Amino acid sequence: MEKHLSELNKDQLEAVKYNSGPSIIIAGPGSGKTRVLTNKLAYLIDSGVNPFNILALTFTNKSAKEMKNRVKEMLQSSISYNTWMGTFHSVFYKILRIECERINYEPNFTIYDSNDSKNIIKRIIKDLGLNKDFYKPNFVSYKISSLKNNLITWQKYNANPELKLEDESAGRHNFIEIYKRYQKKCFQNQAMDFDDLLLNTYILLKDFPEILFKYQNKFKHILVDEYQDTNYAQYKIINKLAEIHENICVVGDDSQSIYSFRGANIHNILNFKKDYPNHKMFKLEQNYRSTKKILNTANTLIENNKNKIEKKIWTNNKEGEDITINQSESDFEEGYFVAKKIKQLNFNLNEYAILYRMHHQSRSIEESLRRENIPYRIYGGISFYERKEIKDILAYFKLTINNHDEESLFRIINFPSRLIGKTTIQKIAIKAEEQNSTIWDLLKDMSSNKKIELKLNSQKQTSLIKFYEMINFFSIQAKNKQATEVASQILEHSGLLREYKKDITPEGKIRLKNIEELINGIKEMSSMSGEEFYLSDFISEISLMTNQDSDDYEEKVTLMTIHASKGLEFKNVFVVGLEEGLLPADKSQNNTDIEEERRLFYVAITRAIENLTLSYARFRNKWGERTNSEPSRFVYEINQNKNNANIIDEKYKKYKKIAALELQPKEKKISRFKSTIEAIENYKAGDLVKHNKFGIGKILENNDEKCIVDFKNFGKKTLLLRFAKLKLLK
DNA sequence: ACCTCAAACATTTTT
DNA sequence: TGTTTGAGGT
Repeated sequence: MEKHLSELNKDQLEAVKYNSGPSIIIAGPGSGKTRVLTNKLAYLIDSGVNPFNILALTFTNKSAKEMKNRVKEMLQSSISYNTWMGTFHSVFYKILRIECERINYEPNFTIYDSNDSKNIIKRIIKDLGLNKDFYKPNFVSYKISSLKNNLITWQKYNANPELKLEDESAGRHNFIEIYKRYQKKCFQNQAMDFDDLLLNTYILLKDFPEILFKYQNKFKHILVDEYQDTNYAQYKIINKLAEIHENICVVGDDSQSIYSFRGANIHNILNFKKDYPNHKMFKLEQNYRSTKKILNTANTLIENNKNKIEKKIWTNNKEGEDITINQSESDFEEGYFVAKKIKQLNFNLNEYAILYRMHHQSRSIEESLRRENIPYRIYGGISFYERKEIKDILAYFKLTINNHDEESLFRIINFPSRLIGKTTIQKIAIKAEEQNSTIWDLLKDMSSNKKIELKLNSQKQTSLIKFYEMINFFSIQAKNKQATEVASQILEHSGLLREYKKDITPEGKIRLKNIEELINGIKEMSSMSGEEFYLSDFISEISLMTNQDSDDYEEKVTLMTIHASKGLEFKNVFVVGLEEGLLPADKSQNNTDIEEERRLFYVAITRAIENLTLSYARFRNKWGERTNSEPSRFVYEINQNKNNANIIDEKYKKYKKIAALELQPKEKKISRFKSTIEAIENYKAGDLVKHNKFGIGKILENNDEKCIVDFKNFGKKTLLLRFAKLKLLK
C-alpha cells in the first residue's frame, strides 16, 4: 500500500490522505487525477473503511470500470466490488430500482433515451393541435429537461407565475400542458427519462426520510469525479446524502467545465465552498502529460477566460515540438492533410486522435482516411444499440419486461407486418385516452372478450389479440426462464428473425450479424454473472450503456468530439475545423458561451502528450454549399503570448511563424463579446440588473436561491438566479 | 395499408 | 448534405 502512495507527489499525497471531512480537489488536466482518486479509494479501504460504505461517482461507465480495476489491482483483491461506483445516472437507477415502489413505479420500469422522449413530445404536440413553430419538439424537450435538472416539477412550474410568464409572453401558453402530459405519459408507460432518474431520486430522498437515512448511513464516504460538470439536481442529491457524515470529496477542474448545456453549473464549485465552510482545498497543478509547448499554449488560451479559479499548470516535461497550425483551402483538403501527416509521423495508430466540435465533421476526415487506407474508429454517432435492427429487438424485450412501455409497443406492433396500420393504432390510442386507460389494458380487455366499442373489423381484432397474447406469453416466460432462452424464443416467435433473413442484400446480412452479436452479448453477460440472469437483468444492464463503453483493441486512429475526449490522452492530437461558427459554435454568442467554447478548446489541447496539430479550412461545405469561413478567434489567442506555433499553408507547403498571419478585422468582433456574466454571489442588494423580459430593475434581496428584484415596469418579482439570466448594470 | 417520390427541414456538445 | 414528412397513387 505505502509503496503505491510513495509514487505520488506531495500535493497528491496530501489530497489522498485527507479523509476526515469535506474536501475539494482542483485538478488541472494531466495532473494525475485518476491516480489520486484510485489511491484515495484504496487508502480508504486499506485503512479499514468498509467498501460497502463508499460511493464513487464518475462521469462515464468507462472511467468507473477503469477505477474498479485499478483499485482491485492495488489491493490485490476484489473487495472493492462492494463499492457503488458508476455514473450518477447508473447509481441512481440502482437506488430507484430498489426503492421505486414508494413512488408507484415497478422495479422493471423502462428508461427512455432522448429519442423516446422526443417522440412522445412530438405526439403530444400533435394531439394538442399546437403550432409547430411555437412548439418545436427539440426546444420543448430541452426546456423540460432543464426544468427537471433544476428540480422543477410541472406542479412547481405551474405554481410559479414568473416561470410561466416567460413562456406565455413568448406565446407558449400550452407549454405547461405539454410538460404535464409528458410526465403523465411517462408514468403510465412506467418509464423514466434520463432526467427523471435524477429528479425522482431527489424526490425519494426528500419525501421519505427513512430512505434518506438509509443511504446517508450507507454512504459514509462519497467521492465525486468531474464535479464541474454536475448539475443542480446532482448537486442537491449529493448534498443530501453527505449531510450526516460530511465525508465528501469532490474532484474537478473549472477550466474543463464543458457541459453547461446539460445544466452543469460552474457555481457548484462555489456552492461547495459555502456549504462546507470547514472544507479543505487541494490544488494539483503539476502536469505529467504534455510538453511545455503544449501546456504553454493551453495556458495562454485559458488566460482569456475571466470566470475561473486561479491556478497555473506547469510541467517538468521536455520543451517538445512546435504546435502546428494548418490552413487548408477546404474541409476536403483538411482531411487529406491529416491523413498525410498521420502517415508521415508513423506511430502506432492507437496513438492518434482527431478531435472536432460536431459529429458531422467526421465525414470529410473519414473520406480521406479511407482513401489512404488508415483504419479508424469513431466514438459517438450511431452506437450499436441505436441500430434499427437492434432497437427493434430491444423494443420486444422491453415490452416483454414492461407491458406498459407504449413507445416500444408502437415500434413493434406492426413490425413484422401484422396488418395493423396507422389508423388502427390511432383508433386504439384515442380510445385508451378516452377511458383514461392504456393501450395494453385495452388489448387485454379485448382478448378476454370484454365488449369494447371500437369500429374494427374482426380480422384486425384477431390480429391485435394475437399480438397481445404473444407478448403476454413472452412476459410469462421471462419471469421464469433465463435471458438467453427467452431472447431466442422472442426472435423466433415474433417473426423478427424470419423478417431479417428475407433481406439478402449486403446490408441485410450485416443486420443479421448484428442480431447475432446481440444474442452473443446476452450469452456472455449471462455467463459472466454466474448466477441467474433474466431478460430484465439484461435490459437494465444495457439501458444506460453508451457507445463509448465498448471495447475495441484493434490498431486504429480515434475520431471523436472534443466532449467525448475528456479524460483521455493521446500522443498525437489533431484538432480540426478551428473556424468561427464551428469552434466557437454558431449558437454561442454571449460571453458565457464563448468562455465555455474556450474551455472546450482547452480540453482538446490538453489531450495531447507530444504532438499537437491544429487545423482550419478557408472553405467548408455546409449543407451542400461551399461557404467561406474564418479562422477561429482562439487561433489568434494562442499566439498572443508565445511563438509556439507554426503555420503551414497547405497550398504552398511553406512553413512560417503564425505571427506573419495578419491579426485582421477580427478585433472588432472580439470586443463585442465583452460583457458581464457574474457569479451568483456577485448580485448584491441595491444593484441594478437587466432581465430579458422584465427590463431594468433593482435587487432588493439575494439569498442565492431566490432573488427579489423590483422592476421598473413589472414591480417586484422573485426570480431563481440560476434560471433568470440577469445582467448586472454597472 | 403501404409504397413512392418530392419538398421541407435541420445542424452542438451527452447521460 | 442526408433525413424526415406529407401528398398521391395503388
